[in-house]
Amino acid sequence: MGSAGRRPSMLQQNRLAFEDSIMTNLEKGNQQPKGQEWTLVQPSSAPPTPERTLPVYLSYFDMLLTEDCTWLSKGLAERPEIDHGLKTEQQKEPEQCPIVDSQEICVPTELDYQNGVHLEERSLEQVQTMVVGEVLKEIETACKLLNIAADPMEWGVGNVQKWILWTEHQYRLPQIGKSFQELSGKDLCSMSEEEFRQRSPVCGDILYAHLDIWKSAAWMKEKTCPGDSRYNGNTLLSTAAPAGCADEGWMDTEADSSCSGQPIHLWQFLKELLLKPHSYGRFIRWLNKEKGIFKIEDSAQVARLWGIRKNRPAMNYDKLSRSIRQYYKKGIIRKPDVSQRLVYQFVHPV
DNA sequence: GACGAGGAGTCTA
DNA sequence: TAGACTCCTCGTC
Repeated sequence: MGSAGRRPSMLQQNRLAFEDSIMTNLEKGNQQPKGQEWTLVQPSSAPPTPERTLPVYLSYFDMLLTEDCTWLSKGLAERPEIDHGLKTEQQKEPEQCPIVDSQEICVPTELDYQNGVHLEERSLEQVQTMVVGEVLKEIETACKLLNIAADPMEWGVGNVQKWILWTEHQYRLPQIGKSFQELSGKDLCSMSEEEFRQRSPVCGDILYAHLDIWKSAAWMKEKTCPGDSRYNGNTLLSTAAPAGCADEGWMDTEADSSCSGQPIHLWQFLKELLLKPHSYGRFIRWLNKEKGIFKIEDSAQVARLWGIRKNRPAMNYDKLSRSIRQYYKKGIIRKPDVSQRLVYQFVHPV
C-alpha cells in the first residue's frame, strides 16, 4: 500500500499492518459457525444491527472492492477527462474518509490520476480505512458497555467471560464461554488458533479472529503517539476525552460512565444504550428525547445487556424494572404523564 | 402471562 | 452506607 516513491512513516507502517490484520480477521470473523447459517447481509442504507455489524462492514467492503473500485479504475484509465471531476467529488465529501489524515490517504496525487493501478490501491486504502474506523468504534462501544480494557492482555478471568458472552451475543455464536473458563486475557492471547479450535471446534477460529482484531487494535494504540487522533473514528486510540463525553449534548455529560471511572448506575447504562441508536435502537429508543421519554422495546435484551455489564447472569427485566422503580423515589426516573408499558422518563432531561 | 408497583432482606464496592 | 440485587405479593391489562 502507499504510493511509490514515498516512504511510509513508522505510524503509517503501524497503521498499514493494523489494517491488514483487521481485514484478514474480518474475513475470518465473517465465517459462519459450522452447522449455522447466516442470512446474506446486503449493503443498504439501513444501519448495521448489533448482530450483523461485521458482516455488514465486509459486505460493504466486498461491494466496493469488487464493483466500484474496478469500475472506477477502469473508467478512469479509459476516460482521463473525468479525472478532475472525481477529484472534486472526493474533496467535496471528506466525511467519506472519516479517519485518516486526508493528505496521506484520501486525496490522490496527480500521478494517481495517470495511473489506474495506483488509484485502485488508494480506493482500497480508503475502504479499508473506513472499515477499520468502524471496527474501532465497535470495540470502543464494547469496552464502555462491558467496562473492560481495550487491551485483552489486561483482562481478568471475569473480563474474558464478559467479552466471550458479548461476542456470542453480538455475532450469534453458540455458547462457548464454558470452554474458555478460568482463562485470563494473557492466557487467551497466548493461545494459538489451533488451541481455540480444540476448545471450541464449532467457532474457535472465529473467536480467535475476533480476539486478534482486539489485540491488533490494542497494539496499534500502544504504538500511536499520545494525542494522535488519526485513527479515532471517535476516540479509541486517542488520549483525549472519550467520544461519548463530547457529543450528543446533555446525555453524555452525565451518562457516560467511562468518563468518570465510577461504577456505572443503571440510569447511566440506559442512557448509554440510548446514545447508540444505531446499535441498540431495537432494544431501547427515545420516544421524546427532549423530554427524556424512552421506551424499552426489548426488555429481555436490555436486561441481558445490563446483566453482562454488571456481571449478573441472572439479571432479568423483572429485576431491572425493580431497580428502575427505585429511581422514582430519588427523582431520577419516573413514569410519563401518560403511562405506557415499558415507557419511562428521565426527570431531568436537560 | 406480562408488566407495574412496592415491601423487605441481602449483597457488594 | 448507598446502590443494586433478589424474592415476594398484589393489582392491572
